[in-house]
Amino acid sequence: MSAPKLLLVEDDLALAELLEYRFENEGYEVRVTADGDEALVFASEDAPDLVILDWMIEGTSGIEVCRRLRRDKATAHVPIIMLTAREAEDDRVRGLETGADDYVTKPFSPRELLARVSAVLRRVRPALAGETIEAGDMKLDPVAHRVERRGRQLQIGPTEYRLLKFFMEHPRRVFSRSQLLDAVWGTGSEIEERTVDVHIRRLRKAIALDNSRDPIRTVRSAGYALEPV
Amino acid sequence: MSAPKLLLVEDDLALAELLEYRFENEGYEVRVTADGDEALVFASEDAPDLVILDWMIEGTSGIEVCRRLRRDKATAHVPIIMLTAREAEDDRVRGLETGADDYVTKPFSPRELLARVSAVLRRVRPALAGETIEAGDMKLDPVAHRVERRGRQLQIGPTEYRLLKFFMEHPRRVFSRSQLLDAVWGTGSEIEERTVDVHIRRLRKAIALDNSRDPIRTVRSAGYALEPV
DNA sequence: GCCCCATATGACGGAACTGCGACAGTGATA
DNA sequence: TATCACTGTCGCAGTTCCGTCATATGGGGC
Repeated sequence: MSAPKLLLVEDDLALAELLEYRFENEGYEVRVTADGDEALVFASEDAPDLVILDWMIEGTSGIEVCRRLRRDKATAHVPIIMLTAREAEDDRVRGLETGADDYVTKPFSPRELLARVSAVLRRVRPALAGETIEAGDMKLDPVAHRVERRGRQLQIGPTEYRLLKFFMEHPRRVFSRSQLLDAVWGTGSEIEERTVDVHIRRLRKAIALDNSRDPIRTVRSAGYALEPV
Repeated sequence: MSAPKLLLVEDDLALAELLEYRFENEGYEVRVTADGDEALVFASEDAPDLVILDWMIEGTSGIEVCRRLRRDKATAHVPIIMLTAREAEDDRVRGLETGADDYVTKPFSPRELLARVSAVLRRVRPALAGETIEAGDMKLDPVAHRVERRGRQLQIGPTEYRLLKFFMEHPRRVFSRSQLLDAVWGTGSEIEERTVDVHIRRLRKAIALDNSRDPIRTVRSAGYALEPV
């Protein structure tokens, strides 16, 4: 369900297979292609959580794939790890310049790549690394898609779940309604800002227990924030 | 809202677009232009919090833009980061001489530039980098939208919050009523100057504690200033 | 001490904002 | 088909907040 989705762009078939096997073993969902254009199609079809991109591929070059991923709003924020040959210092510079988040030089051990992937995911979105997030007396398990408070399991709808997850990933921080719309509903959603209020109310109701303080703070004229108890 | 506003002056369109995405992703508000004269217009229209300035642009040169920004009182204090070619050591020297705050040599990674921007903002206006600002016995957390004094939480309304934040960013300095109107209410607000007095009173009341000195100083026929205890 | 002028204070009507209940539309399920 | 859970929107009510005014207070020059 919430296994992190990787897109692997690699034209060395043996290496690609090896990595696919290793990553799937670690609980990732992997999609592989050797072709740059196909990579872009895959990425726009079903946005991956992270892209592993070989710099030297046939068709559209790595650098071009990287640039186009960044240009498309839907994939602009997807982290990219690039694979480069050791000598190609120049590529590395251009890679980072184009917006790659990290790079690994060939030859590398699959373990090293696994570690990098895990590190980048943890930095970008902790929940994707498969870790449960805790905030005060609440615990959210992104893998099982479950939320509990004080050991009690909460019944919670899809939107409220995403909303709560986002709040728990950034506790204490105040978000405006439009920021929440971008983060939870997706950028460019054309939804009334007041609708956020309604879901906040639904979320409050869903996480309420007997004699428990409401952990969601309303900041007048600014937005909402989660205050862990 | 409180997203730092950047003005990016860059005539390499691909690079400009890339940076725009990255910075917007990080929560900045970005305005882009390739033209030096237009940059000056933008800057005077809506003062940015920081300017990223390519040294080699068409029209009015980077150095000239920098100099004029410094000359105009409204933008004299805005920090400037310049982008230079690696070889152009000469430019770097002249840039710093002209008043740039930092420079980044091409080629660079977006991450590096992000780090520089964040560092400069932290130095110049900590609240913009999301850091808590302290003044005397008061502490303001712009991310959580909270103010405390001597460890005690203060209850404070939206306008008083903005007013206090502005004062805490510029302690000990005296501001006239019209300066405060520009800074806190926004330029072009058509509000009676006397109204400032009222909000000053409300702010004083909001931050008052038992047996604590009033940290806001009234400067007769000049304005108000915050005197940290 | 007295007067003038800038500031402080209290009050008030209206605007802005949030919480709440309700409702229709949608898609999934049985 | 009927049911159910979920979503987005609306209008209303309660509350807070805002800008303005009239009036009181106080400091400084004479």
